[in-house]
Amino acid sequence: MSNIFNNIKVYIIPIKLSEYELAYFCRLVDKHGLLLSGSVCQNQKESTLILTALRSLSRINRNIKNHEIPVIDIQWLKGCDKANDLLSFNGYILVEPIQQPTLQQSVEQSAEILNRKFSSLPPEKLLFEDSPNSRYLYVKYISENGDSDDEENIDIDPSFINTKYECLRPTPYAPMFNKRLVSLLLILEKKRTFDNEDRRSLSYRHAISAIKAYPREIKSSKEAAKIIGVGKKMAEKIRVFLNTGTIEEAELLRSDEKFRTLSLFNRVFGAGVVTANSWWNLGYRTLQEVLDKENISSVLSIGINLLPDFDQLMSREDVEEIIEIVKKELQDIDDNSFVIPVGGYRRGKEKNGDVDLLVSSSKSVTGLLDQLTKRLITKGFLKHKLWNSTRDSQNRRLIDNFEKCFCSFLQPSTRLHRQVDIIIVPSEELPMAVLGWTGSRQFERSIRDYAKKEKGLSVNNQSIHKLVCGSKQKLTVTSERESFEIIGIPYIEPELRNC
DNA sequence: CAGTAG
DNA sequence: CGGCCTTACTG
DNA sequence: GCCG
Repeated sequence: MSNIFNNIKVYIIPIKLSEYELAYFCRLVDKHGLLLSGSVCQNQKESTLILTALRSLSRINRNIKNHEIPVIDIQWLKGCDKANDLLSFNGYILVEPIQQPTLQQSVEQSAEILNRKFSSLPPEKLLFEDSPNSRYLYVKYISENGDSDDEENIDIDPSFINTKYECLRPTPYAPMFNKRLVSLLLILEKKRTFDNEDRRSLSYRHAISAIKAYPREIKSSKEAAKIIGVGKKMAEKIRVFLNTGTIEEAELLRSDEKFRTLSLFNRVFGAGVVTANSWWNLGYRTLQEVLDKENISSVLSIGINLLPDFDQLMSREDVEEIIEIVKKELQDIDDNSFVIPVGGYRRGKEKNGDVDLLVSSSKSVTGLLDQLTKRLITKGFLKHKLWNSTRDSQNRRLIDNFEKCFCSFLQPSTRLHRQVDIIIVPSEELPMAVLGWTGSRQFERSIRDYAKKEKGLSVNNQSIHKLVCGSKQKLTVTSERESFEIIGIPYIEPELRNC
């Protein structure tokens, strides 16, 4: 059997075809390895192509349910059979697909990202760009007066909450000020991570979080140095930045093939900095090369193959579509259960790389993850389990019903795989799970740091413990807001936890 | 244990 | 100079 | 790399 139609799914409109003709075309489809979908309506949605013998546009349109795929004259199929090759649609297209920026685009981009090579690509864009008319702010105006006050002793903004604990102050996702500086420091932070200098990287993280929350443009390095988290080295970089408009090391990294390749490798689920570095050291420069030449584990292989989809960020509507599906399927299992979206979505992010869902119930949640995932698999939503916890498999943690599953989820409207993290939480642990899974990562780290150092409390995703003479005493928490009170920090809206 | 995940 | 979040799984 |  030839396979010239690999990965194409056709839907044949049965109208105006005799039973004999229909069967004939179905045989052709079968012969060439085309994936045939059966009945009308539902299966058009899963197809990538509609074939018809109809000629009248109005009749065709009445029979199209999926307008995002092309409608092709069924004679094309005969032509392909004769040529024993996949023919172009030229001359056969009856209805052009409506270009929803999903199907066609994602197919092309999928090939692109796996073959992306950075040796000759324009420099990396910055995460936070300035509005063009504020750009002049960054280079000091020296010409007017000779006494360029590089080191002008400006007081720190009095409204800024100057602390080493990020959780004590609100931090927006996108900084209001110092956007370019923040973007450049983020590059340096990442570089330190790739060099396995995670302590230095953490220092950058503290400084970046502080500057993101700083309520005005920084005008001198002395001003910056007063921010807790900005030390000698960081202040010097900021001084250079204020004088030149950039930081050389970061600019070089923006066009550095190794740095950018590591950044790409690191985005694969399951590939951290060590794996990314080892791929580079083995001489790989594209993910396709890794797939072709490296004998990798199945998790990494899935991770690479899913990257083209995971790379397409989700709008809030995309996330909501998935939430509704999970809600609906969950209702049929246990009508006392509910879903709480957390992660970046709860923090108000417009573009999300994954969906984090807490699933809980007023009843027992034992076995809920198993039932839910099985159901989602059966319905064709859940495609791969990337990672999942194995509760009490060794009879180890019977008290803790905390189960989670990181999986790829097929979003119907876009037909893209989305990373969905499902976490089952017993209701008594819900408040701390909401706090812990909302993030950001740095917000959580600082909250735990603060609780331990300043209050003698141990905080995790399940509960708060008071440390009394070496022993631990569990505290009752009834809501997320109450957890802030117990820890003794002001309540911060989820949208302002973007440290 | 190192590596990765949140 | 010590500490830098926390916990679990995989191989 | 920075804080205490």
